Amino acid sequence: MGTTGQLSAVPEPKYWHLRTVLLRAIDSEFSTGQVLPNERELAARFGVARATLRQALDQLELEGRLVRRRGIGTLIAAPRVGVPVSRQEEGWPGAGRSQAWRTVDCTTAPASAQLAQSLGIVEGATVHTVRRVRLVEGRPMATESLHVPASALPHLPGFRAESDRARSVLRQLERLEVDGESRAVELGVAEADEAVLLERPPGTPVLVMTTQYASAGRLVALAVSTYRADTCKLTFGETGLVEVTPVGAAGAAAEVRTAS
Amino acid sequence: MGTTGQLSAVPEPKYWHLRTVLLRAIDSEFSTGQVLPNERELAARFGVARATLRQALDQLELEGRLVRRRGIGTLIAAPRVGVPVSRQEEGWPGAGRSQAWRTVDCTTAPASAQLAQSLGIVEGATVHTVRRVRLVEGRPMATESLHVPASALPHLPGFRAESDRARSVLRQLERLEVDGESRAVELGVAEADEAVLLERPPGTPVLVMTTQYASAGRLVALAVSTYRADTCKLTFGETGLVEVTPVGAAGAAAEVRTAS
DNA sequence: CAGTGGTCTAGACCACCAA
DNA sequence: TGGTGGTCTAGACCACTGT
Repeated sequence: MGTTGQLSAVPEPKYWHLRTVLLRAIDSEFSTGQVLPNERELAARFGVARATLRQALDQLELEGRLVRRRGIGTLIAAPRVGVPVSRQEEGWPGAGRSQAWRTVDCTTAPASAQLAQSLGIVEGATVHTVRRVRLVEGRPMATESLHVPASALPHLPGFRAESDRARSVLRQLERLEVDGESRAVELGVAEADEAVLLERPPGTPVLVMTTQYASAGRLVALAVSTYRADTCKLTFGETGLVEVTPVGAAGAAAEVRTAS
Repeated sequence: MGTTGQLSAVPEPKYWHLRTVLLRAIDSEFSTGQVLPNERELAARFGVARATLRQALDQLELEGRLVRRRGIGTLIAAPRVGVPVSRQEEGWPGAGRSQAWRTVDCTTAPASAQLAQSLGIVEGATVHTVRRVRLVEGRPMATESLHVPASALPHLPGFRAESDRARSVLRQLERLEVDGESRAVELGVAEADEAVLLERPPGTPVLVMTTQYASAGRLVALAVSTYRADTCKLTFGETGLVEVTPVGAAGAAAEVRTAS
């Protein structure tokens, strides 16, 4: 049934069909944390090569339905965590109640051409950069680079201990009245540094959020955050309203079971 | 340099190294629309199996840097398009100036359990569903399912021609005063229907945006939109502010060239 | 038709983890 | 040490595009 008839229908790729079968099985017969049969066995059971099976698992992992751990197995993933992203809710990078930020380091350096353009300042102007990790339930969910032109923080106290720099910058930022935010969200992958901070291998898909903060008509900060796409759902709630649950998922299917 | 010393360092996977090399080449030596050498030749040039090369290309495609067309070749992708997503800017699904929506169909049916819960209504209650495609520069960029409980539109005129239904629903919606929006963005993949509307193969990564619209304290609509992750960058701008350009990209590298 | 990317196979070896 | 997922190979065939 559907839009494609039986004749002249292009055969659906095996891996896509597999993904659908596995997805139904996951929805109906497995629950969070359970481990699937290993790849070699699943491949044999479905009569395909391991590479083909893995292609199906890759899809499901991208969708956040599976988690694969080397040496352990393939597990059913927990539903994605809704992560609030708004200054009101999570506060200035560090000020919110959730308080789930951990500062990694803080540097002060001249702006590259790229960064200067993004901040609307001249190349080479001094910029403070605070690098941080956002923790949710103790696990790293996002990294963030917060770039602040030195000119936006005229009252920054002089040099202090390395670990104090970040605190000073953030404290000064909180005193500014932010009257405008401009956001963008797109798909990216974690490069070397980010991957380490997120405790994931390089190439892990992430949601990249770029936020410009304006105060008194001037750009005072640029935040570039990368959220783990497999486990995060970015929420821009103004009001809590009603719980949102995914529209979709259905049916049932046998075929996959721990035992044979 | 970094946290891992030279000793005991795990060798970087070939495909990841390849991706880095190719990325540098793309940034420095190619421009939008140019075609790369074909996969078999690139694989030979780098001394790897075609499958390994393809793994690197998969990454770059996920990052929106490459577009692969069967029968044609692998092309350098255009920078992602910034797509404004806010009721003020793009209007009620259909009312904005950009006016880039094309209605696919409109159905009126009892709500499934899932949908009912998301809308905060009882299962089986009547819901209008408008399915549409968002066009940017003439190309389909997103699909959307707009669910509206019939109870939210008391003044909907009676049955009309099929093609008029969607228009009526949208027109009635515009008359409501929306006093709250709650958004969520996460990663997903295009299933059969969506894939067709987006003119992409199934499994294509998409940014799924779920929006709840409230009026007078009640949920009046639920929009589920899927944006092509390869070509779209979702923007939630309040004010235009300054142009945002990606922070990153660099260097140069030879090795890849059309001729040998 | 020749050339391209897309799918699939069968097998090998490696890195990691738990017992 | 045995089992798991991660990487890589060499080759085959298919589906699509242009000429």
